[in-house]
Amino acid sequence: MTKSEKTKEYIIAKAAPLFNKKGYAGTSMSDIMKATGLAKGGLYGNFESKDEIAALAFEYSYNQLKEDIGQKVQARKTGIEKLVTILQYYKNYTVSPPIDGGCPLMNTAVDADDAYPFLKKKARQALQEMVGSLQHVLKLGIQEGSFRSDLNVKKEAELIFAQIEGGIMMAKVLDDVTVLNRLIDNLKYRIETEYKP
Amino acid sequence: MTKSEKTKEYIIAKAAPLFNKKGYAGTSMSDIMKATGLAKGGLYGNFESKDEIAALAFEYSYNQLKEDIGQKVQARKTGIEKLVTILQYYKNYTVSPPIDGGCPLMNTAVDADDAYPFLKKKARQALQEMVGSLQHVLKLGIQEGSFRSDLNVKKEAELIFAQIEGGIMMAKVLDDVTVLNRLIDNLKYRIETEYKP
DNA sequence: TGTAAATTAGACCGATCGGTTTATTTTTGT
DNA sequence: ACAAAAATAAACCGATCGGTCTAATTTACA
Repeated sequence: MTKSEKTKEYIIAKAAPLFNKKGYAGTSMSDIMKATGLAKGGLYGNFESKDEIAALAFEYSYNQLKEDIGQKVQARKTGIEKLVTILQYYKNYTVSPPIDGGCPLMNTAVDADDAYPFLKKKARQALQEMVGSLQHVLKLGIQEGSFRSDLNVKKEAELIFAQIEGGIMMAKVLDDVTVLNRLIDNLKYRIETEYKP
Repeated sequence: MTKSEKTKEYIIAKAAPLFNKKGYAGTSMSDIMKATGLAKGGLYGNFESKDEIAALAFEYSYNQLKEDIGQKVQARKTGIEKLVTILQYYKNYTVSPPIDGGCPLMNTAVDADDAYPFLKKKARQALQEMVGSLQHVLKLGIQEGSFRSDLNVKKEAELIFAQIEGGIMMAKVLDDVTVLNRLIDNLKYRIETEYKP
């Protein structure tokens, strides 16, 4: 790994929580200079624009989240265990998120939606992937006989994701993670009851 | 209504969708000048700062939403009808929201959370009021015998709100309102089945 | 209708924005 | 160790930021 590759990684790692907390417009290049300790040349020598840094920062944040969850999920074998693990992951999420500032998916979706198409596209891809993973786990659960076979997989995956993201938003603005935890417990309960064949 | 009062209202009405679409940092005073046709003096003669305009713009957007829903809800008599009316209101929300840019509550919650405490406080109050209204309607439904009396009112209100907001976010970033509509139909179904005594 | 008060336009302010350039330093491969 | 290449600091750019100020205009009330 060459020097510049390491520096690139370092810059993105420092920039990611900034964008996640303050959004695209709210994060300035001098904010990134301060956070990295680099001068302007150090940033523009490694990246060609603020847009590029923002896009890579989002990917970095999303990958952190994905790897965090993926690691825990892969350790479980059954679909139902994997699903509960995903839900469990979001317990107390707002207290200690992988990247400061909450869920990069929701933050970027809201921040970029009406103003930065290149970021919106990235958020959309990430969201589709997340919901897709949920669908996959649900299908696994059906195959192994943990879940009803007539479960509307797509609908349930969307429902779980919406509830988690809505819960994160509420927990953050209320400064009260119990709201989110209650929602997650409710989802777990539904899985243990209504999903069962 | 004096001239300046009308002008103030006019400025806020024009500024509200800007802040709702582009956020606090993404909306500049010259954006507001452009949208209102007023020069700088016209803005600063009526308001003392960008912060004040942003705060009033949020209140304006939230009140629009509240009055929109309130009007429809008041026309219904029973708790269950009122609740279904609220859900129905959010059908196709992202296609034609009362204020351009989606739900001002979520937008402000996400935009302001880590950066603008004065806006976060406003978003929090609004969110508490919205969930409170849902709780009130649920209690009404219990009193009239439409809903089970052992319904956890607070939890259900939070769940409904989280699901709607999560759905709005997903629908916006996917440019596909059917996601939101499916979530709302699911909530309606739950009300018609699991809420019943 | 006259006039005092309220409102507005627009020049202006220093600071900061994203981005460029150049000269210097650091890294790299031999 | 050395030369070529890569990476960085820092001055600099025009544009724009939020906000102020003054002079001119418009409004409101007597």
